[in-house]
Amino acid sequence: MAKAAKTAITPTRAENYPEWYQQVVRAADLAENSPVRGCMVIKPWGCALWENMQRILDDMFKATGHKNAYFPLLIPKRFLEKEAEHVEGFAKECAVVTHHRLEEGPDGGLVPAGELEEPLVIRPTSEMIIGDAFSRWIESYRDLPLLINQWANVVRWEMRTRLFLRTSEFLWQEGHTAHATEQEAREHTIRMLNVYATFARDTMAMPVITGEKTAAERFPGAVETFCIEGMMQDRKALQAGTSHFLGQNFSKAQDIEFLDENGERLNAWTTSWGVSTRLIGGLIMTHADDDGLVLPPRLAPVHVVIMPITFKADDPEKIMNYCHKIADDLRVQAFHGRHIEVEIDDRDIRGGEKNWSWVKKGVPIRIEVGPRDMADDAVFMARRDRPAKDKKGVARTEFVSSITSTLEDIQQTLLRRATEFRDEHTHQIDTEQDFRDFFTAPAGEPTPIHAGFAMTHFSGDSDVEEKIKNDLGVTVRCIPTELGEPGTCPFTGKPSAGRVVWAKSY
RNA sequence: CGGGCUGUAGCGCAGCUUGGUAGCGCGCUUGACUGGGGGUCAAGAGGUCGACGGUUCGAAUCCGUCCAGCCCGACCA
Repeated sequence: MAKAAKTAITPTRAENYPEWYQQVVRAADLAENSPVRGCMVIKPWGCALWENMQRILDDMFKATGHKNAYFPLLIPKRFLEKEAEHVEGFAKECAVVTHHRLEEGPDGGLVPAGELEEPLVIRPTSEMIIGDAFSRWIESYRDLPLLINQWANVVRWEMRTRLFLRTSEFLWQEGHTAHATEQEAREHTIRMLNVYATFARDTMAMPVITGEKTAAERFPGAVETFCIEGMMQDRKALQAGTSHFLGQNFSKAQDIEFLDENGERLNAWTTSWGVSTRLIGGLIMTHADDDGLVLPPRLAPVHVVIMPITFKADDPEKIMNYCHKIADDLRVQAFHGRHIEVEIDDRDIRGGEKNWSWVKKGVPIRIEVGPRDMADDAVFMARRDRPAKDKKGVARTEFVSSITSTLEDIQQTLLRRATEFRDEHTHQIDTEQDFRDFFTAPAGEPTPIHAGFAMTHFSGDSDVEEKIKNDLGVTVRCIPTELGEPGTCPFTGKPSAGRVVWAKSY
């Protein structure tokens, strides 16, 4: 048996996808599990990624007229009780604070004491606490629209957790807006959905489908929920962001009222929308390979890592100076609103180990600079979108002057690959039998690599959706914004306005 | 909350059936050799064997109780 090429990550994606994912998170040093089940420690490299996402998204929110604010972590229990569907949706996964003090117990340990008169809920989302503020901030139509965003952590007591994809505590942003008219609120919901889709595609190089959720998948309390859905490399769908049109449900529950031009008292129309650290999970499962993380340049904390090869040099200092010169020439250049981030890795560890550590972290460009390169006024370059051993010598001046176009080329390559992969595994399906065959794995497949996206007509019957979910574990991921041609639902024979996306999902 | 399993060094595990107070791999420290590649060799640091109780001259090992965690189901950004 031929020996397979050694990969930096074991197992490979094909061998065991879920385990591969965990190993990439570990190898890239993104995060680790915490002492509390379901929570995670986000390590510097993972945090830097999130910071880049935050910065770019925050600019996009500001550009669409939003201001940041911060609302409290703790919410009075009675706030959550105001909106019936909302309560029902979140009650099962709320962490509740009931005491405000610890006292020494009989066995020497600490026991909670000082029971609170009213329990406090750790926010699973902030509609209720922000709605409470909105009801006080909004008096007249002149106060509208009110466009607020907050960066925060939230807690949802999850049964099954995976780093970044589903953790009990996660970081996110939640936008909350109030509008005078239904139409304006609806438009805003879609506007923010499109901001997410643009961010996913242009910054993360992650192609997504925008669409609306079916009733079964809707946010508790929303009138309509929209989402962006991406395809991961195991062909499962990942909901990467949501935008909700809340109608007047929350404004009625919380008295968010204003006086219009005619002096009439009306309820505002509200929206909310969010993306979370789950995006990092999506990034990994879209681009990472069997050698670890692969970062799109626009998000990479470091664009170029320079590894000086000084062991054999007659004059190590000369090589270091040469490296610093290259770094300086790169840093003065800009790439999508940031100067080029360069790291010179002069750690005293073995060359191979050093090189592989940057491969696993997904840095877009690695260069090695030794005596031979310096003599040629060149660098030895490797790109993370190509195999780890695919390296070549490049003249220094050419390398420096083409750096932004090289980074852009990597960015585009990643997007193109991900888009091709998704399209290759998206199929139009017209009969129920074909649909069932599509989602039934061939016997003996070592790990569940799922069929992909099935586009079928659908009449929208929720009992059909329910049955398919039970039979196949497949759900409607969304009703795409681009509906296409009307047709006939293969499950009911009824007419359908357009095709919907079915897939297994995270 | 139902069903299965596991707690021994930072991580991953062996030892338990047939009691005699701990071992392996990785990692870590130091040194040597090496040097466009995650290498080789040597020396070293690190554990009240999940907790409590019982049996015993003696318990990681046998018995009991408890605690914690993991996996599979229902729920989910």
